[in-house]
Amino acid sequence: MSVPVENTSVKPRDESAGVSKDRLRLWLKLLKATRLVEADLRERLRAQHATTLPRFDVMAALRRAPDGLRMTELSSELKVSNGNVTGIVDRLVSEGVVMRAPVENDRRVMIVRLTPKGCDVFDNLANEHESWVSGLFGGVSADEARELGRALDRISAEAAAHMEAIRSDGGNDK
Amino acid sequence: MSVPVENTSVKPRDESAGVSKDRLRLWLKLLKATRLVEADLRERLRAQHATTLPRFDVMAALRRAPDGLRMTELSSELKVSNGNVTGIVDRLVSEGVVMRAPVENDRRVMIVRLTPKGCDVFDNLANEHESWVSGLFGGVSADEARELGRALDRISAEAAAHMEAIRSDGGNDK
DNA sequence: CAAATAAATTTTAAGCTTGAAATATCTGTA
DNA sequence: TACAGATATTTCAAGCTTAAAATTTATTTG
Repeated sequence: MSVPVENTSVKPRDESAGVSKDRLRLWLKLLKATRLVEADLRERLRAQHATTLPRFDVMAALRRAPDGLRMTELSSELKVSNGNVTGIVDRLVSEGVVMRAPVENDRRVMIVRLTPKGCDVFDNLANEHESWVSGLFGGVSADEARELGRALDRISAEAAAHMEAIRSDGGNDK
Repeated sequence: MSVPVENTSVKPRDESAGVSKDRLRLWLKLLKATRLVEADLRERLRAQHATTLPRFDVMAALRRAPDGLRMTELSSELKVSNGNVTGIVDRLVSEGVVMRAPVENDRRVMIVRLTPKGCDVFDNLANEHESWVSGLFGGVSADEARELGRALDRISAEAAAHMEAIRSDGGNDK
């Protein structure tokens, strides 16, 4: 099952092989740039604000939701697992920036929202974060950014489609 | 210390504020695309080959080094911490795809290299990996790829320079 | 030579992440 | 009503990641 290697002449060789290497190189550049930027942002959050990127992401999602979000909404918004969000929210609650509240009529669900202190903390963070990013991306012109954005959207769509195919297919996919 | 918020008229407002938001949006797209592609690759490695991206990365670095690498060379090549590599190599050794060997004249250092089995395993993996990436990046033309690559290089350079500034500066940096 | 310093690696503690199992609660239906 | 299945969340085990401390071995220097 799951089609074995089938090494023989799947690729047209002379042309297609080089293209695939070029695409691999592009992916490695994309990964490198993203990791460097992420590492830089993470380091500034850590050293200057004693927080982390995952916590920032959770707070950002909650900031956009004045009425709070259910745990499940939060994890699907952030595209991470349920259990993951449980842990991060636990820590944010113990820091006093987030609160959990039960909801009427359904004792399974928890609504999570920023505390007033959490809003203040986040707004400060978000300002700094925006200016850090702006600094790091200063070398990219507006035109380039537009084109870059379009290419990235296409890549995201492709990856999302493939993962969706796997999900609904149980993995019997190319 | 570390200059307080200084909200008043640091940004020229009408022009610069929008630019900074645009750059933030570009960063979010970059992050989204990278995470989706990474998640897809990770899932295929997991489901089809019972391995992980970090292990693949370590094996890839070792494949390029026929004479093996020291632990420190490996961690600086991959830009991750020493302790991190220790753990991943431990697991690869227990899988039989990597071996550690002491070196003459300096009993502190360990040389790590792929076993023959490790080379076979990796070469298979690398072929598949390349074709997965090629599929995901199929929607990007060669021209686009070149331009994208240039922009990504600039972003990487900026982030690397900033991190280097922090490193040598102890953090007293913009 | 001995003591201090430096270098290579591992260990540790804490947090992030996942997939899978466990809990608790709700809903539809026989 | 009882109960089978669906939902919401948490718990768990395993692995990745980091920064900092600990260990071991080399090198420098007084």
